[in-house]
Amino acid sequence: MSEENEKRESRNFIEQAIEADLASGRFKSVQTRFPPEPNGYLHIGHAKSICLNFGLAQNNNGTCNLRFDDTNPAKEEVEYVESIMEDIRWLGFEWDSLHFASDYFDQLYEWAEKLIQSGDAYVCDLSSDETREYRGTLTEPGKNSPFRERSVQENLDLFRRMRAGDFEDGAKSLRAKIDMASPNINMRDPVMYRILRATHHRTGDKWCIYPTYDWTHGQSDSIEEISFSICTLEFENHRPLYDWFCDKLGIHHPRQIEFAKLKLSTLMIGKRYMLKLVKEGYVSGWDDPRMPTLSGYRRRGYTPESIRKFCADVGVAKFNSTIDIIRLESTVREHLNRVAPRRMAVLDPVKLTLTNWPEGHVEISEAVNNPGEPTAGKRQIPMSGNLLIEREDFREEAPRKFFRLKKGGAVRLRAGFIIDCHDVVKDDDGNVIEILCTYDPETKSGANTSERKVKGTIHWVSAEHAEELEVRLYDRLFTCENPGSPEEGKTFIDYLNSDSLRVITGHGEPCLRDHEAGDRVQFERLGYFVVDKDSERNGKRVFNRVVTLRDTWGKMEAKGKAN
RNA sequence: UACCCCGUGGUGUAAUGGUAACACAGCUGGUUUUGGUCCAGCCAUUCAAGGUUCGAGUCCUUGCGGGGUAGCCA
Repeated sequence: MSEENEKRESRNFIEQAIEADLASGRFKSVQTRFPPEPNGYLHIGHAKSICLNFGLAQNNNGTCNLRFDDTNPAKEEVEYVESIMEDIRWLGFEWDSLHFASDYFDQLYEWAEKLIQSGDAYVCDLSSDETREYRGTLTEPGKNSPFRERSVQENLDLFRRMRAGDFEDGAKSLRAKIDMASPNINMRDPVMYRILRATHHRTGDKWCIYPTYDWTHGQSDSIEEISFSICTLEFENHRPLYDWFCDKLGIHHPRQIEFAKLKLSTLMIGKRYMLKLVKEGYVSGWDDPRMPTLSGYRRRGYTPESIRKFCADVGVAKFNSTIDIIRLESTVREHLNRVAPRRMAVLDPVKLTLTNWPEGHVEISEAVNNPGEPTAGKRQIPMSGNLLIEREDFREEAPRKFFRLKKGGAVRLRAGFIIDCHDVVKDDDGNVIEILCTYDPETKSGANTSERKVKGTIHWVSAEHAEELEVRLYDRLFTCENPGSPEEGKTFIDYLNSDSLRVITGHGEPCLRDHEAGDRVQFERLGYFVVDKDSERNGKRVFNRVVTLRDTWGKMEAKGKAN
């Protein structure tokens, strides 16, 4: 009983509408669909729609179809169909049935003739420019097409000839006869069919007329017996037309409900923008780890769980909001913190020598894979007297709150010993090239033979055991919050972050060798990383940085609070 | 200057006429062999004005602000 109550708490407006329609008997069950046009790769915005549609079906014991809205052959390709299916599955969803709007072309054609018969549609000879002029403006009514009063017989004949290929592209169109004075422009005799000689990725050259979105979408929903047709806000003004077609045809009438699409700070999601980035080589492809595509996030190392969690967290509403990208990043961190095994890797190395280490001795340390997750087990790490540590973990002169290694100071080596720094070696330019320390044998990690405590712990790697890694440090693609609203005279390209990818050679603990493409780990104190599919191409394991760890120290320093 | 939609902390979402909740961010402090994690605390009277009501973030009116719509794109 308490569980049921918990499930009740807080539903979004769509869930409320569904509940009401189920209760009133308007619909008996919940059937939804995810209807992408196969003209590009899926992005994070689609993830919201996918989670919504599939989620609604799951939570109500309903079904959710995948339907490709492939009514414009000029823009669509099979490559996209395949990637879309792959991405949906990766996100963790499986459709109940797969459809293509193009499967309904025959039915749609039949229904079009029906509307012609009933006097609700006519063939119009106006060009697209003329059609626009006749349509009127936002504030002025349109005027009737001179072809509006053609007889049913003539319309039927003309429409059949349109289909047969008797006319040039764009020479004629089929229009619904509604109201040229309607305050809703979508109702001013919208086009249902255009003549377009283009090879369709599924129907080939069978058709030279193609139905428009408005004449296709609702009817496709109807054929599939969709109950709730969820779409984004810009289709709000199309709903009266959606309803009009269903009513005129007298067919199953789904309910269209609109929600605000996802907008994230610092991101450009929008096919034409992403296409430009890909086509002009600003990124390596649709799956570049900096891209907001699902394939990009997959390669970046984001988990499907965290993307789903994120979509659930941001909620569904009709308000056009912008979500701070930090929320997506922190959702990924939260998940990876729980599941990613810890490893040590040094990305910007400096030599550290233990001057009292027994010559040639190798000590095996045990380290836990995840301190928050005891079941994650342990691993072994070889240690020697020749180490590599992070350059930024050492300073000759350091502010008071610098808890790392300084000359004359001590620090703990993670899963190793406490060391004391007594000297440094510099090159001719005064750069530190080697740090000389002694280790305290009584302080081995876990051995507890000493009461000694130090403030700081740093990561390290044994120089002679280290695995060389190619590490790709990814950062935001754009430097501003909203690259979609550039200043005067600029475009979003001007906001590209020149430092969004840095490739370096890192040195990792030996077991990093055993990880396979797709494996995610935490490099302690640095961030989460995923093994890229490029690994082994040049003999090195390639690690992509998924996201950094929270960096409180970095913030303190930036704010001048280190002293 | 048409029609439609929307206005709750820094950012989002919730509160279904009964006295603003949750998350993220931020700030304090504590724990910690990751400056991670974790824990504790702090951080809004709901765009404005009227109205209905015992009672309004929720309902009504007006105003203001934001978004969408004039493809033979979806």
